[in-house]
Amino acid sequence: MEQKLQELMTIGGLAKEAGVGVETVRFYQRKGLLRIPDRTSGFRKYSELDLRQIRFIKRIQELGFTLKDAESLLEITFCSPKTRPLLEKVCNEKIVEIEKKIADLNGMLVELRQFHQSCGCETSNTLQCSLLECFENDWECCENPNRRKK
Amino acid sequence: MEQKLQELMTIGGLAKEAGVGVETVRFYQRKGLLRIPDRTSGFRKYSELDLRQIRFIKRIQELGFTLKDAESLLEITFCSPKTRPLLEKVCNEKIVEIEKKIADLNGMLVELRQFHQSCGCETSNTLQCSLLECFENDWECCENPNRRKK
DNA sequence: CTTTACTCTGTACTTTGGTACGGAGTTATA
DNA sequence: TATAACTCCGTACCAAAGTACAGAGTAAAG
Repeated sequence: MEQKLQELMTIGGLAKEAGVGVETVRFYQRKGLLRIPDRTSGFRKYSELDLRQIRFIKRIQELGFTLKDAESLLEITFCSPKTRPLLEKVCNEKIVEIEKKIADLNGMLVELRQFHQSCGCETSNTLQCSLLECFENDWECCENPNRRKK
Repeated sequence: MEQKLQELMTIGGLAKEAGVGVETVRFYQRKGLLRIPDRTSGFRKYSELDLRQIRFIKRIQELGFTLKDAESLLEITFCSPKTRPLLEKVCNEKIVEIEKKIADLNGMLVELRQFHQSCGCETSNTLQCSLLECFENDWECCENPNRRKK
């Protein structure tokens, strides 16, 4: 009943709505990231669901994951009691992965901020040092002018 | 003086220490990510510094940045008063970029955890839902069995 | 002093995530 | 009913970040 009201898009409309190229949609289809669409006289017809799916994929990509990852996340489709173990596994793996990435980025952020404080701002008066060196010297390269030069 | 004591490595030694392939080292050199090394009778000779630089590049990559990013970070090499404005700019850009990435990942994490809670664990008794759907329904797809099905 | 292990250069190939193109058919607008 | 704008398919191409030769020279160990 709602199905009837839903107007279907051509590949061009879908691509435009999703902010991707037509070729990208076909590419995703080839890769199995989009279901094989119905056709009216040869032309692919897409629904809202396909649009949402592309947006989801794009979101996943923005977060630094691959299309393969997107695929595995999209596979989390039926969380029936039967599929729950697999679901839980994939979910947990992703969570751990993301947590690790965040922790790493936070570390990097601390380092960059410290570098910025000690070397990259107007108030510092160091002559020469490098991010690489500071990074390896607990950021003392600039504050301590007596450290050995290599 | 310390230079003399420092034993230099061949490309193979360097690659092994850094955990990359020999070809990768040459590739980095071509890309300008490693300085052009001295040679003894045609063979490249590398120092500790090159090793540290490769490790730094690998670290940057692990955090989801490109070789181009690594290059720009490595360019933060002389923070003299002269280069400080550029340095500050690059630094700030990286910081903002990393902060954004972390925020995005945190958002995704929240969503995944919620999904896990409501659908992916043993205690839930839902029949069918998808990460995609839950994601778009403020994670109410499972807790609220009365919501409309599409 | 030979043999094995390394290094050299240059080119070509790989994977991921798309883009672009050529030549055809279809559909919508003037 | 033309004509533009869209779609079809297959194939080829692109950038990034390597990886893998081939055919040559060098170094080091037995």
